Order: sequence, then structure tokens, then C-alpha cells
Amino acid sequence: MQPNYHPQAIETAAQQYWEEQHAFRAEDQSDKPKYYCLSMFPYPSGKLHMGHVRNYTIGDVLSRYHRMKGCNVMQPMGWDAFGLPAENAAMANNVPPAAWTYDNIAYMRQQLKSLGLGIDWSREVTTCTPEYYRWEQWLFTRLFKKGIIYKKTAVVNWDPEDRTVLANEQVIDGRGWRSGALVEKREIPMYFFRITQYAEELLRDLDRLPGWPEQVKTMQRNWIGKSYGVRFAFPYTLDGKEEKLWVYTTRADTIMGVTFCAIAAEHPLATYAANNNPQLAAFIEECKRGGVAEADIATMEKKGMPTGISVTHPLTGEQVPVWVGNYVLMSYGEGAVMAVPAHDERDFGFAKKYRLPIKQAIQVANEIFSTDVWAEWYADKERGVCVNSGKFDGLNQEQAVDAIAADLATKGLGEKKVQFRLRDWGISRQRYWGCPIPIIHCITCGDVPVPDDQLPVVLPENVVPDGAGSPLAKMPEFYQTTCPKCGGKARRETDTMDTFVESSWYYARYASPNCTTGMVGKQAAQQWLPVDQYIGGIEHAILHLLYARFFHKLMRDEGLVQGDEPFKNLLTQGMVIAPTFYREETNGRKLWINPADVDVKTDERGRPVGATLRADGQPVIIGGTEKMAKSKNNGVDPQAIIDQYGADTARLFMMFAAPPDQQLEWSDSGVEGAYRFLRRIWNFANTHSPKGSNLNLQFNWGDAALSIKEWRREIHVIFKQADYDFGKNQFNTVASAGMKILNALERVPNAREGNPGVDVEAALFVIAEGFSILLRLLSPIAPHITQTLWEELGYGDDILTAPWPEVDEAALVQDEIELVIQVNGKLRGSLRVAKDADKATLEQLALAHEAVQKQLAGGAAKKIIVVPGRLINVVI
RNA sequence: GCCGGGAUGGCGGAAUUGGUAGACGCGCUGGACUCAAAAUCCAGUAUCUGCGAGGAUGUGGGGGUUCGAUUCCCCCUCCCGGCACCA
Repeated sequence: MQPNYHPQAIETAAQQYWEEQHAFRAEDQSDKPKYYCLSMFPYPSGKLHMGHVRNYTIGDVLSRYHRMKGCNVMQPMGWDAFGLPAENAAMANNVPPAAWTYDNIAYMRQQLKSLGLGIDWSREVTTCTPEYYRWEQWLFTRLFKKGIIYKKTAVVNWDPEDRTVLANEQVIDGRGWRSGALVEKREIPMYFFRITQYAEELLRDLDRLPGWPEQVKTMQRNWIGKSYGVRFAFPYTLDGKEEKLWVYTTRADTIMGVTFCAIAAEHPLATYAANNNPQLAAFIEECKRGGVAEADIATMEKKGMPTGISVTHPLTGEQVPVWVGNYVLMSYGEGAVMAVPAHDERDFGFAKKYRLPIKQAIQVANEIFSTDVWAEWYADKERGVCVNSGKFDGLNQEQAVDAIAADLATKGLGEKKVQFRLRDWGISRQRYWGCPIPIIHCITCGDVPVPDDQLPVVLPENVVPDGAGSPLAKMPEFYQTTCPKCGGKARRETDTMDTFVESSWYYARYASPNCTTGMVGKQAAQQWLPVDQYIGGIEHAILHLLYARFFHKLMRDEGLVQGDEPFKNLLTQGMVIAPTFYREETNGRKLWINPADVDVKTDERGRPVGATLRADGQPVIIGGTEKMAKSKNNGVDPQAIIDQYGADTARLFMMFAAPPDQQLEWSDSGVEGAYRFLRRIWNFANTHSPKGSNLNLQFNWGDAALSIKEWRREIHVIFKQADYDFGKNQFNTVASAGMKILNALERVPNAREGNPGVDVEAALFVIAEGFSILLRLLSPIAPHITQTLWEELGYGDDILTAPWPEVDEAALVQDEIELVIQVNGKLRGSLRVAKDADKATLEQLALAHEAVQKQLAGGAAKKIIVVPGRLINVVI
């Protein structure tokens, strides 16, 4: 055995051994229970970042743990290979996105292998290959024929200078990121997935996912946003014709407080009104400036302008003015809202700004209403009762909604309606690096899906986009085609699909990654789905996870998969964050400096007092601790850590530094601490030689010294807790349990130092047993060092298939326990007592306790609370 | 703005169901070893106070429930994630 710990050597050897053994091949046929462990696949951006390392280490820890528990584990990996960054890189380096992407994949695959991940590489999928996306196109054509996919217009960010559609992240302060031109909203035709048709089911099935974090389910519920309200109309006459302005509200009980209506700038009524109102036309133009991101629209200043048109209140018959409001969105509901300034905070602000009337329609007992300031209770659904509402006066929210909806229905002007906030999913992208939409446009036949035998529609790979418009739309060799129906000249669709589509079904493809006869092999899907454990970033809590759930239901309805949900258990991991450092440049801009180039100075208590740049010794400013990002230059390259300390150290640090679902703060000294611990394990194996054969030693436990039994008890207590923590995915305390076990083992009286009699054997046994527990406990986290030592010390050939340790309950038994003594809940002392002492005895002992006597000062106790096994609290 | 999280020593974090706050690690201080340094090992380390035994305070801030609250309830502040074309 090597005297020193050399991670590079043992890690290379272990990885080679696993590869030769095909150790991580998932068996399609097996008697063992299957465990499908999936980590979100990476976008091949160039090299791994710490977020990947964290994500994949968590997945690998769970995979290895379940393998030791006897499961047939499948842990696949692949590449989410279509996307915007490849186009940006292509433009920057004049390299086609395909070449850039494939190069990145090759490099990152090798990086993943050096982390020692137990991945079945025979199942690798790459979404930008025709073998993958052909099935996406195939499903598209099925759904198109079924009407699940349809076409309508949608509003996008339009860069008038580059004449191209921009992603939200490409709009910076209302301007295009490359051109700097003011961005406009523009309506273009798009294909949509009718996800709203599944809204009810997507909502309901959240209740059938006990293995998902409550937080994620809550976010999805709110996103789907089922509401019970009333859809009703304000009638009006326009050019002698009877028309209706439809709105939707969840607060029909406040309908008597309506003082105006607000409509979106794109609403037909607004367009009509603007015809002979240049001021209004100008305002509508102003509303069309800026991007489409909801966060921007919701935070911008609320503005409006009257249309000059009035509509009739459906119940009172009063005339209600109609305004155009920049905060009303055409894509939400009806594109028009009733405004009740007295009972909606946003309407209140709007009414104050434009001096519109405010009419109270709800009252809460003992509150005073004032139109001067907004008060929380104005919108109170629970306590509010109708006032100034004629026959509805005195009704509570529920009663009022019922009565008002009934009245509206009688007049044929409205009805109760369940509505969802969720909108249909627009998937058309005017981009090159994505999956081509398999539609052919024919003048006579319309939109015709590409027939199966003409799939896939292959994306040409040797294209470098130029940032202006869609490259495919400039390639006649791509778009010129013939209609599959009539054989006439036709034009191929040149939009590609949203890259969320690829990531919505990859989990299913892994079951049969090379299937050439279908999207998924039926047998394989039945064997492997659903995913038992899915792991990924919390930032995907809504969109990706909702789309994948939706796709599973679509595939189920096509008869491709069984079950209603794709992911049984979900673990959302936190971000990796790191300190930031910067210098102010003369123009006031911040120059961000990488933490690796900075020395931090501390005072005598370890508090940071300043930092300097290593290159010039001059001070730098210490910024906050933020998500590792290029923009703040605070990323730490995982490769540098692996090269210097080895994969086991990187993995151990990531698991130890924080629980998986919380953010993880990067710390160079923390990494060194992890390395130091692994080296201590190695040294312990060298100096104590805790051989596997020592587990066969013969001795009599009954004669063993109490201290030896105490040490064994401590190790089993630590392991029991660690095993429990493992089940909770709390790997940071599992790692710390490993440290505690090693600390304990180092304190066990060394048998070779001459402890007399039978204790030598007992001590050797306890050390060997403890060490074997330690190696197995840590093997999912630090697989290389534990595999090497397991084999070298003769515990077995392969720790991968070693049985998970078991707690010896007999070792945990204690005759005496320590109880805490409290007076009025304050710690005042402790007491050693027999483990089965009765309550009366304990009370006696507590009262007699010196510290309690002192507190009592001759008085009597009011009450004594005994918590068995924990404490005695004397109340005085 | 809306939805969802988070806040505990100098730092990361621990505390099973409301029951000893600060496990484990980092950092720091002192010591051993060394010609010296690194590495390693040993001891100490929430704050204030006290020679000491001890005492008081303390889990973002304010209030409440309880014999007892980091944990449960109400209000507030700050930080982070998402908001439909980044992935």
C-alpha cells in the first residue's frame, strides 16, 4: 500500500477498473428493483461549471447509495445541445454552431468522466442530432393532426435595426443588446401547444407527487393559477351596432364599485378609437415600445388614456368610460378589465393619478373608508360585506358573487367561469440552431405536416448565422420543396422549436436511446419509467418541470408511455455562490477580479479586513457573495480543483459544505479541509491497518472493557444518525458523520500499545468494523479512495456491490444516561441516572440537585416536568 | 409588481416531534516537532462580565402562545430564485 495519498493515481485506476467492468451499465433485464436516477442534462456551453459538479455529484451519490442497497441503477447522461449561446459563439468566432457544440460535448464528456460519475455512457443522447429530433418532429406531426398544436399570433421583442426577434435576456433596458435600438412589440404568427387543455390535470396531479418539494408544487399551482370568477360584458353601441366588452373578474362582489374599464393597447376597441384620435394613436404606439417581459411590464409606471368611448354597466345601466392602460395585457384573459379603484390597489393608484371616481362597494366592520389613502382591508375577501350595492347590500363575498352572477346570467350578459392563468405554450423561434418545425406551407393545401417517411427534416449544419433575421429563411435549398398532398410547389417552415421541447422528453429517450422504430421503445419505457429521482436546479421549478410533465401526458395519450407523471421524486439543488472582488475604474465602471487572483487579509480573530490583488499587491474592494457567473468573474473552474486535489476532494467538499437544496458558498480553505480529511483516512489505514480479516477475531464481548464497548457504541450511534440523514438527502451531515467516525476511531485505545488480555482482539475488531462502516458510508461521496482502501485492506473486491452497513442495536444499549436539569427552562446542571429510573425518583433527584436547591433558596417548586431520556424542568 | 425561498459565532453549517443552541469543518490564537518553513499533531475559540467557581445576554427586527421557541402564530426589514424567447 502506498504510504501517501495520491488521488490522481488511485482515481485513474479506479475509473479504468469501472470502465473495464462495465460497472455502471444499467440492465434492461434484472431481478433487482430498478432505480432510475436522472440529473438535468447540461447545455454544452464549453466546460463544466461548479453547478454541474454539484448537480452530478448529488445524482451520483444517490445512484451509488441505491446500488449498494441492491438496486438495478440507471444513471444516464446527455446533451441539451440546441440553443442560443451556440449562435452567439458562432457569430463571435465564425464557427458553425454544430462544430462548436460537438467540440464542447467532447471536452465536457471527458470532464464528467474525470469526476468518477457512475454513468451508463451507452445511453448518451444528444438533442441536436437527427436521430434524436426526428422523433420530436414525429410527435409534432401527430399533435398537429390532433389539434393539440395550432397556429395564432403572439407578441415578441422586435429589434427594428437588426430586423430580428430578440429573447428577453437580449433586451437590456429596452434596447437590443447588439444594435442598441429601441425594442418594439410585434405580433407574428406562431405554433402553440395547447397546454391549457391539460391545465386541470397538471394541477390535480401535483397532489399525487409526495416526493416533490412542497415549494415547487406551490409555485406550479400558482403558475397554473386556477381561479373561480365571472366572465361578463359591458354592452355598448358603436356605429349603430350592439357590441359587448367582455371582462373577467374574481371579484364580482365589487361590481357596483366599477368606475371605469381598462383595455390593452392591442384591443380592437382601442384600435377603433384611435382611428380619429391622434393623441390616443400616439399613446398606443408608446405602449408598443419596450419588451414583452412580464417583470418589466409589471414594474413600469402605470399609464393610461381615455378612448372617449363609454360602455354600459350591466347591472346599474350607468355609463362607464373605457381607458387604454399600458398594464393590461392582450394575452391575458379578455385583454380588458373592469376597474374598481376602491377595492383593487392597482386600480386605486390609477384612479388617483387620473382623478377618476372611487366608489366604495365593500365594508369591513369597524373600519373607516377613505378615498385619500389605500388600506389593506379594502381588498379583504374574508371580512368584506357589500355596501352601496342596492339589493346585494349585506352579502359576503361568496353570496354576492353568486347573486351577481345569477343576475348577469338572467340578462344574458355573463356567467360564472373557471379560468387559468396558464397560457398556451408558443414554440416557434425565428432562429437557426434548433429543431426544424416539420410543416410545409402549400398555397392550395395550407399547413401540411411532413409525412413520416420524409422525417427527419434535417437542419443543415454548416451555417454561420449573422444575427439579422432567420438563416433558414435565406436558404432556398432548405425551404424550397413540394407539397406532400398535392405535389405542387411549396415552402418549408423556417422557424425552429423552443429548446424546452427537447428537454421535455429526453428522460424517456434514455430508456431506449438508440431505438430506430419509435420515440421510445415500449418495453424499455415500461421497464424504466417513471424517473425515480430527478435532480436539478431550483431555477427550473416552473417552466422545464411543467413542460416535461405536460409532455409525459401527451406521450401517454399517444400510447407511448404509461403512468401520469414522469418524475417520482424531485430534488432541487441550490446555487453555487462565491465571493466577488472588484476595482472601480476611472469611468466609474467596476472591473471584476477573480477570487483566485486575490489574497484576503484578516485580523487576529479571522475577520476579513481587506484584500489585495496578488499580481500587484494593491488593494481591491470586497463585494458581496453571489452566484458564480461570468459577469462577476467569480467562477471557480472545477478542472483546476480536480487537477490539484482530485475528484474525491471536489465531491466531498460539495457534499459537505451545505445541504443539497441550499445555496453553497465556495471556499478554497474548505476544499483543503476536505482534502486533509481524505488524507487522514489514508494515513489511518496505513498506521492502524484495520484489516478486513480482523472482523473474524475470536473474543468474548462480555469480558471486553467498558471503554471499548463505549467506543463501539459511539460509532454505531453516529452511523445510525448518518443513515437516517442519507434517507433525507442530507449529505452534509453524512460527510460530517464520516469525520466523527474517524475522530472516534483515532481515539480508540490502540490495541498494539499493550492493553492487556482479550481487549486487544476487541479493539482490533472495533477498529476494523468502524473503518469498514466509514468506507461504505463515504463511498457514494468519495468513491475512488474508498474503493482503493476497501480492496487493499481485504474487505472485498468491489465496494460498489458491498452491502450497506447495518446498525447493531445491541451496541447502542446504555445502563446509565445523562439528564439535563433546568429551572424555569434554564439549564442549571445535569444528572447521571439509571436508564429506567421512574418519574418519582427523577423528581426527587432533581429537587435534591445542588443547583436547584440554590435557585429554590428554601422555597418550593410549583411544578416539575420530566421529559423521558432528555431533561427535568423544575418550575418555581 | 406578482409567486416561491432564505437569514443561527469571524465563515460554511448542526440541532429527529417544541426539550442541553453552535455538532462537524474552515479560520484564528497558543503550544509540540523542525536549523527553518511547509506538512502533521495537541489545546483553546458565541458575546459581555469575573482571578475563578460562576453570572448575564444570544438564532435578522418587533410582538404573541408555552414550564420551555432556531422550531408554532402575527407584523416588519434585507437577500436570493422564477415571471412564459437564457438554459
